[in-house]
This record gives sequence, structure tokens and C-alpha cells, in this order.
Amino acid sequence: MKGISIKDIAKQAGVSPTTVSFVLNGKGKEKRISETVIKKINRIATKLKYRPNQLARGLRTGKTKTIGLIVEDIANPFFSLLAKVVEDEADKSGYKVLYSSTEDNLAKAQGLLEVLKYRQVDGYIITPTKGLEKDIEALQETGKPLILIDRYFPAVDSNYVVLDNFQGAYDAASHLVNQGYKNIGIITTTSSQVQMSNRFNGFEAGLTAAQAPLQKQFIKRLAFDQQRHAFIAEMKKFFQTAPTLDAVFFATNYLGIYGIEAIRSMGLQIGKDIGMISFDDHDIFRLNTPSISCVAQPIEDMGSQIVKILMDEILQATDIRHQVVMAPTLLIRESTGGKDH
Amino acid sequence: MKGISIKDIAKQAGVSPTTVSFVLNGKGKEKRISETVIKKINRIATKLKYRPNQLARGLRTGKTKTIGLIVEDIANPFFSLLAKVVEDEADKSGYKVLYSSTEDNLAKAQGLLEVLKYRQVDGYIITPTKGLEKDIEALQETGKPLILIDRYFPAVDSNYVVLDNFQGAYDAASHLVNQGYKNIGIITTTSSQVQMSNRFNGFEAGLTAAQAPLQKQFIKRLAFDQQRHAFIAEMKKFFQTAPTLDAVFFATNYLGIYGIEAIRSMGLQIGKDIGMISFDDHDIFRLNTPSISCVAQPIEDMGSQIVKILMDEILQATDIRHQVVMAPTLLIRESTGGKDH
DNA sequence: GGATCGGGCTAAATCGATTTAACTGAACTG
DNA sequence: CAGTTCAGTTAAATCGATTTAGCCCGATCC
Repeated sequence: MKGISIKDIAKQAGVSPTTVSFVLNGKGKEKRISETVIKKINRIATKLKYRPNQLARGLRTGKTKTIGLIVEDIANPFFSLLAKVVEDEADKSGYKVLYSSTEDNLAKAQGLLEVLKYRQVDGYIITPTKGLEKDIEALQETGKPLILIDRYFPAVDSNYVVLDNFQGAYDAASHLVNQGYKNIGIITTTSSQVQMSNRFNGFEAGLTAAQAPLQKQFIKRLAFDQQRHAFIAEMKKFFQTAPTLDAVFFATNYLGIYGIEAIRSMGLQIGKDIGMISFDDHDIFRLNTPSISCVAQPIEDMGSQIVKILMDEILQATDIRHQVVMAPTLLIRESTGGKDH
Repeated sequence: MKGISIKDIAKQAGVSPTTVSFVLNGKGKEKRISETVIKKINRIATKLKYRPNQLARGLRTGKTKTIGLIVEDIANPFFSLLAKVVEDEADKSGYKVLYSSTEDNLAKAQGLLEVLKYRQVDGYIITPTKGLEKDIEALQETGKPLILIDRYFPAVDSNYVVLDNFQGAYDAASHLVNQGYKNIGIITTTSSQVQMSNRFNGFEAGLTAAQAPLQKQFIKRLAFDQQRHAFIAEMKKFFQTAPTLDAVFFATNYLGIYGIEAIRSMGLQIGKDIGMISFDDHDIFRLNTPSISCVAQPIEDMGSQIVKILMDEILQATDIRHQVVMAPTLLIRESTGGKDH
């Protein structure tokens, strides 16, 4: 009932455990084990369905064939799809994934890093929270590969894979202007994290480049730790204080979702009365009536890049930093049809 | 850079590693270690921030403080929310979670079980695929606790936590009848798994009880391994061949989502021209215009039950089977407003 | 005063692999 | 023919914890 160990194979083959270990790790040739013995051991191993005990191996080698995935919220479709891709890709290399959500809470993130550290994961994929700089730097000191996703710290020299948030927001702004909207606003979060400030800056730059500079009264920043109703109420208040507003850019998918509700509850028609475009795609945006334009992230592609980089680093540590900025895709749908439609 | 081991503590405290182990495992009293030494060891352990090496411990004890979570698709909101709850709850007991998706593929599921087995997880949470009976039984033989979710095998005596699918579908049927719909149909999958057949049977029973027996021409079964467009095309064909149909029950959330698209593309008005209700809630159902009625599962509650049962079994194996059937909630929204609205 | 008991602690085995250092015997060298 | 080389293999240490089986010593018993 226990499990087949290297000793069992050794016994059956009439050789020592050492020899078995060499052979099963493909070091037979190198260690000058005879062809006969190599074949014999391999045959017995497959016959007994030998599976090395990962704990024993890990204890000795320090490698667990496990990676840690820290996301902001696994129930958010962006992260859950990413988690799926990551798991799939990692599996191909024989790695398993331990996941956790930070809820964007610093203390929780720090706790997770510590747990993963003493669980001795071989690499980390981390969606950092604000204030995690020091911990990330400390983690890098340990020599385990690490890669930040979705956002990064400009002041920390680390691997990362992120979207070109500036470009995505810039494209969204240009698109709104092209569609004939005049008074264009933005609803974003109060977060100062790099992905959010890039979206804001990209949006502002896009409007400016199109000769339609962003006006102060068309900017709304919302704290992210609110209840759904609070979001919607605040948005309605904003729309009322800026009645000339005719298009809005929502800086995250959940803001966009609340935005649909807010606009609808005011009796306005999306697209016609007020244009809207959101960052991040979502099933809802595709299926809503009218469908909602958005800046989509290449999640599958990101996931495989992330794992590829991590695997490369696990196999062979380098001093090269992998800093990947991926291109967003503007998905044009009905919500930005223009006022004249 | 290595990490603090029990030996380091022993050295500092001037005692043997054995004593340290006893104390840190709370067996100080039992093993008659003096108060003085116990305090000293504890003090040193916290000072050095000692964290036991899980691999070493696991190797010796056979426990890894890790559980395996096998879902059908982690990117499906039902499972990703469940995954979140499971991780949260497991974390409270110091357990970490390894996850994987089966894609409802038997071979993949079998592979996952094997990997998790030789990774020596302490317990399994499994969404079984069709044909996995033997593997589940074999796994039970190993003595590790296991709990099936979302569906189970009537022929296998195992733990499970599932929804009362029969009741949920029964309620949906009754509701449609109450709302005045006359020609009520069902769109379900070709799957013969218990959760699906219960939904079908519950729906049929609900209609029969309301004196509106289900008619053959109002039943449509779709293979689940199709592309989105194929689903929608098949649904449209079905609606065309059954023009008198005035309400439909969709047996899963993704069928419901495709259903919205299909109905919409035929130019019909949901609720008025044709009523609809779906199994499982989804953001889309809440936000759609009109909003879609559904049979919702108590996901948070399920998740904590699942982990609770598993933890109990890990701590103390019993022969009692935990078989939990949870009550669904009928969420009445606009899509079943009735024809006269 | 020798045997018994129990409190306080530890040596050593163990889990299952990896890895270093070395051993054996045959062949070759000079 | 002693010394070196090399192919083929293995004993033993190691990773860091847990756990069994005792050891030692002073107090108590008869």
C-alpha cells in the first residue's frame, strides 16, 4: 500500500539503490552503468510503475516542482482564465501550481509569500499589492525565480509581464474621439499602482493628441473597497454633476460593469446618449445589449509567456531581466457607435 | 540563507533536536519536558522565526498539508468562486491547494489523480468526469479522504457535496407554469451524469405536477463539446421547429448564455415572447436586459462545507459517509415575467 | 542498601531520494 | 610484474523533521 521506492527496484534488479537512482535520472551513461543494467532497471521501473517520491527528492535537492501563483482574486475572470493557462502550461513541464488571492491586501500578500517560501516553491508568479516592494526584493535575494504580472514596481528591477496599459487607454481615447464624442470622461480607481496610472496617462495623452484635452470635471476616481451599490451611487452622482458628458472610459472591467448598471438606471442609452468603453474584456461586455467596446488583454498569450519565462529561469538562473509589455487589442462594439447612430 | 532548522534551535538552547521537536509539536508536557526548557525553546523558536520544513516533515509523517482540487474548468465562474472559497477555508487550517481542470476529459482526470497521489496530497476535492468510478474507488482504498463535488456516482459509496438539482429544476418548472407560460421546453446536454439527469427529471416532474406535462418536441439535447456558434445555430433550429414554445429552461449557465444570444438573434423578446430561466447564476444573468431568472447554488456555503468535511476526515478518518445535498435558491428576475407583461 | 519508579531528556532509526567518495577487478603500461 | 587506468558499481552521508526505545539519576520502598 505504501508505494514503490527505489529500494524495491534495486532489490528486484539485484543492484544498489545508487545505481537505480543514476539510471532513472538519465545519468546511466555518464556514470558508466552498463547497457544491460540500464535496460533492466528501466524495465523493472515501468513494470512497477515507479513514481519518485517528490517529498524525498525535494528534501534532498531543494526543488519541489511546484510554483506559487498569487493573484488579486481568483474569482475575477481575468485571473481565473490566467490561472487556467498557467496551470496548463506548467503541467506540460511537470509542475503543479499552488494558488492564492491577495484581495489586494498587503498583509495577506506578505503572508502568502512567506508560506510559499517555506513550502519551497521553485518559482513565483505574483500580482503585487501596493507596498510589496521590499518583500519582492527580499524574495529575489533568495535566488528563486519570480515574475510579476498585471503590474510591476518601476523602482524594483524584476521580471514582469504586463499589458501596455498606456497604449490600451490611448487607443480607447482615440477611438472615442473618432466616433464623434466631444465631452469624454474617465472613471478610474484611486489606486496609485503603475497599471492604473498608466491607463490614466495613456487616456489623457490620447485625448490630448486628438485635440480634445481631458477636462477636470470629467474625471472621477473611486476607492476600490466599496460595495456594489456605493459604486453605482457614486457614478450616478458623477454623471449628474457632469451632464454634458457624452462618453466615458472605465479603467477596469468591474468599473465597466457597474457603469452599465449606473447608466442604465439613469435611463440613458449606452452608445447613443453616452458612449462607453472599458478596460478588460468580459462575457458581459460581449453579450450586453448594446455590446460594450473594450481594451482586451491577450490572456492566453500572457499566461504562456509567463510560464515560459519562469521555467527558463528555474532551469537556468540568469541575470537577464525579462520585462515583457504586451500589446492590447481594441474591441470595437456597439457601445461606442457614436451619437448620430 | 538556508533556513532555520530544528538543529539550530537545539544548539542555541543546549538541548537535543528531539527535545525541540517534542516541544514545538506541543508534546512538551506529555513527554515530561520541564517548564523551563519548554519556555526557552519556544522563545528561541520565535526569535529565529523557525518554520518547519514541510518536505522533511511530510517525508516522515506522510502528511503534506496540501489538498488537491480538481474542477471541470477553473475559468468557469462557478468553479473559480468555489476555488476561492476552498482556498480561503483551507488556508485557515494551514493547508494549501493544488488545482487542476479536467475539461471533463476522463484521461486528463485520471492523470491528475495520479499526479496528486504521488504528490501525496492529504485529501481530494474532485469534480468527477464520466467513467471515473473505478479510479475513485481505487483512490478510496488508499485511505486518503476524498469528496466529490457538483456531481457524484450513485453506484459509488463516497463523500459528496452537491446541489439538489432535482429540486432546483422542479422549482424552475413550477415557476414557469405559475407565470402563465403554456408550452414549456428544456435545453440540456447529452450528458448522462447524475447532476444533469436530476435536472431533467426534476423539471419534468415539476411540469407534470403542475398539470403541464413535458412534450417531446420541446426537449433539446446538445453535445457539450461544440463551438459557441454551433450551440447557437442548433438552438435557433430548435426554436424554429417548435414555434409554439413560449418558455425554456436551460440546464446549465453556459447553455443559458448561448440561449440569450440565440433568442436575441431571432428577434424575439425574452420574457415577453419567450420566457427563460437558467440553472446556475452568472453576472450576465443579473445584468442582462432583461435580467435572467435562475436557479442559484449556494457556492460559498458549499465551499466551506466541503473543506470542513475534508478537514474533519483528514484529522480523523471515519467510516461515516458525508453526503450533503444543498438547497438551491430560485432567483426570480425579468426573464420570467410572463407573456402578459 | 538493593530494587523500583518516574521525571527529564536524548541517541539513533526512519522517511526516500540524491550525491560524493571510493572500491573492485581487469586491462594496459613501461 | 608493480603501477596506473578505467569501466562498473556501491557504501554512506545528507536533506530536516518525527518517533521509538532507552539512558541516567535521584527519590522512594521494604
